[in-house]
Amino acid sequence: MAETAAKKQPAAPKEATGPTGPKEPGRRERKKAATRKALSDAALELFLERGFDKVTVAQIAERADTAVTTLFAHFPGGKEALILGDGSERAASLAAAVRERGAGESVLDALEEFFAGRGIFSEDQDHAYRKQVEFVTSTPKLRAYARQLWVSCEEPLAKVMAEEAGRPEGDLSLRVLARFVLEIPDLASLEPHPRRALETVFEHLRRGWPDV
Amino acid sequence: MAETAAKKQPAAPKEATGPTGPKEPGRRERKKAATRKALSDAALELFLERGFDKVTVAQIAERADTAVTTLFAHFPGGKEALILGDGSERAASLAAAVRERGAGESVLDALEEFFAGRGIFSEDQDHAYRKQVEFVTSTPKLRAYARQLWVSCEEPLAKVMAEEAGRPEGDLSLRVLARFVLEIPDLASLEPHPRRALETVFEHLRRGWPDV
DNA sequence: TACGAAACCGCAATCGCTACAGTTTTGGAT
DNA sequence: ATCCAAAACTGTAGCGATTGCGGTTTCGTA
Repeated sequence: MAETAAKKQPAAPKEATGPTGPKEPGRRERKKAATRKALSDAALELFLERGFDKVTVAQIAERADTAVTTLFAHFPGGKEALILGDGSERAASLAAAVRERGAGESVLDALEEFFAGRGIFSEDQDHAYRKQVEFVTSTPKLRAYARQLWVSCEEPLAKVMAEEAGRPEGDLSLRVLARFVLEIPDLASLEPHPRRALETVFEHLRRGWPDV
Repeated sequence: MAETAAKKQPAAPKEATGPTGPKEPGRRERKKAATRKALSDAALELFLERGFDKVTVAQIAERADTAVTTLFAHFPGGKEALILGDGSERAASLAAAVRERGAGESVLDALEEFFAGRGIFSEDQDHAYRKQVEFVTSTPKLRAYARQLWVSCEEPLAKVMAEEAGRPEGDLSLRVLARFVLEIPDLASLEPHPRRALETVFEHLRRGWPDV
């Protein structure tokens, strides 16, 4: 489970690190991952069948053959988290994209590039995934949750940008920029051509923050 | 009850339009308004006493001496609507501020001015009101709801801006600008000096959208 | 004054979510 | 091989928001 990312492993099972490589989850972790997957799979199926609001957590747990309490143990974020996860890696990958950008590349260029390779913006993608994305954007509660996942990266993103731009950590102007950038996925998800929207927004942002 | 604003009055009671002026609500409307006020007053009191999450709708209805169902009849928006209303006039006043701006004034100037005179941004205000605003911004659920009220003005605002700027109604660039503008209250509510934040953001927006 | 609509009321039910207490499984220590 | 503590899972109970429903009261008006 790639949850909070920064939590101390409980004496990480030392399983005989044999020829299989240095990372073999061990039965316990494997089973846990299996139930987790069973839950989110069941959720996705049911949601696509009947629509988000027409499915109860009880039904999801039912189909996944688990108790409702188990569902919430795995997804404290509730129904929407079953599909969208908890976004625990977003902030990190976002920060990485900025920090490890190509030499001479601006921070905004790096961010545009980062988004361009993701979800709605990426051109090619397999059918099932596209359908899922479309489902999310057409379900208000899910869109709202997805947006929140992005916006919760505001602080981290603002911080990296401040570092990279050599400005004080709490810099207001950069916090605003971070927010605007993170608003893009939600903003663009409504557009018929998200990719174009992405480009348009970044054009304006570059003009507005010429030195970032 | 200044609700949806654009709803046909049910054969508006024709009460003897005497010397009292052309608009006397009539007993029924008066009572309705009274219960509504009783409800939101009760809610505000209880919220400030115990905190938003520590108050149940039952308790609010109780203190207002109404049934719970009545509460929901008046505030379909739920608990948060008890304090923040349903924002039914926001879009209109926003549009008006843009449309009726001073001659030679830019759309963005008008918007900055509009916000400058409101809630968090306005310097002077009576104590109780300030306390309420602070309460809202410090309660996540209320902040989220308040933000949503602003963002739901996106379409209308984008539309007026398009008209004023002589651009096609669906103009992407302006829709983005509308969103960013409407994000400001939420963004600034976190800042120690919201007014400064307001100015800073508009500086960037003017640079980013030079011809608006 | 009588009628119909509007506002209110109380009740039952659904649904998301949490708390609890008990059971099973697993990994590692002895 | 054996044992123990933590982790994962389970069912039950319960809280609180929200909705639907049928019935009652209160108004405004014809």
